[in-house]
Amino acid sequence: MVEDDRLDGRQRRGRDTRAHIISAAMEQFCESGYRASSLRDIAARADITHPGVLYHFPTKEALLMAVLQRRDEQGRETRPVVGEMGRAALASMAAAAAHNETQRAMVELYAVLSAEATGPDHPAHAYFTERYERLHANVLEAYTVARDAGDLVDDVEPRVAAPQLIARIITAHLNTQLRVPLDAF
Amino acid sequence: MVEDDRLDGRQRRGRDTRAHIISAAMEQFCESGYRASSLRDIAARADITHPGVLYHFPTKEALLMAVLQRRDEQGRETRPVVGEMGRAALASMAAAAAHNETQRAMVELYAVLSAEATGPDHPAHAYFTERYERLHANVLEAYTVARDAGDLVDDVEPRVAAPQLIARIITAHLNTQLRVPLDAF
DNA sequence: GTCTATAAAGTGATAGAC
DNA sequence: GTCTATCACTTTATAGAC
Repeated sequence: MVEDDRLDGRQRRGRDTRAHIISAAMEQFCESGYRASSLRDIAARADITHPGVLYHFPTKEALLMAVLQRRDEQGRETRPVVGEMGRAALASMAAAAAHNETQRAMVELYAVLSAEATGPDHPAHAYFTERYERLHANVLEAYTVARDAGDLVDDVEPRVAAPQLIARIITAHLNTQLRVPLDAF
Repeated sequence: MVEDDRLDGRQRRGRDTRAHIISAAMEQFCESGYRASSLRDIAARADITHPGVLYHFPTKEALLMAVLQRRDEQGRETRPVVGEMGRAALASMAAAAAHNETQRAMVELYAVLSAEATGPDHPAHAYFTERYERLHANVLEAYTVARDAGDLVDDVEPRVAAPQLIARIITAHLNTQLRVPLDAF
């Protein structure tokens, strides 16, 4: 639940209701996905009414984007620095993956949302498509540089290895953290 | 799209509207998940109205179950036979995984639904939970029998290897088949 | 900045004609 | 077996009071 830091009963929180709404939305999207989460559900979690939410975020979609954006900001410090090369870039991706392990709620949210965003009409579709393409490009480049520097075992082909690395990290984390593991059978 | 086998314009299909509705629902659930798919969307795909759908399936939930059930029937022949042991059981799981590759739509549906069904109140939650538990138990037993028969490399621990195998198969397929790969970053 | 009240549209489901 | 019409409910979003 969203921790409750209002000073007393009447004057709710002097500052950042906004941050509380984002936390509440994160939890709700996590549990039910984006479409199945109503503004009323989210508002209730943040202890306000739904027009209260819409004062801070013009639309439900804007709220979703704010949630994704917060996650981007939180993850920034552990993300590989642009310009980092080969072996070093691969190493810092491993560090980022380890960091994700401590963020169960966010990983869950991403799992639910990225599956839901499979449809091209979903508000987060572009977000996830771009994100994956960028990630893939980065990993691919890191592998390529690492190979050219002689850091890779001989028969590792960057174009094959990149999606494999991404897939491995995704699985390892999702299936230890989801309440119901993703199931392809 | 659902193939269109009505004889001509007026008398729609002599038989199985039911099967067509299931196909249409499968496509729709695939694209948008369960909750975001309306009976009207599904009905339009099957070229009827939404009360027409509800004549064949009493509720939307019953329709979901019919979709999942069809998938169970289709997959039955490639599923490991009960009583198959160790190495043989592991081998037939590999065969089942290969078969899944030819069923892009179903795999996509499962990916979307199982993520959505993470919440305990989702109609398919129990379905996926039970399914995963049964799958895990089977794989675990197969590994255990294989080890006792001396078929495994020494330090392979069944209790560790089973979820790893499941995870690997899931990832490999999901991320080559989904329009937007699952993303944990 | 948050509320009550409400609008406009969509939802699953039912009743009854044909 | 499929339709039209409709019900009761929920949704996102807006208007206006405080």
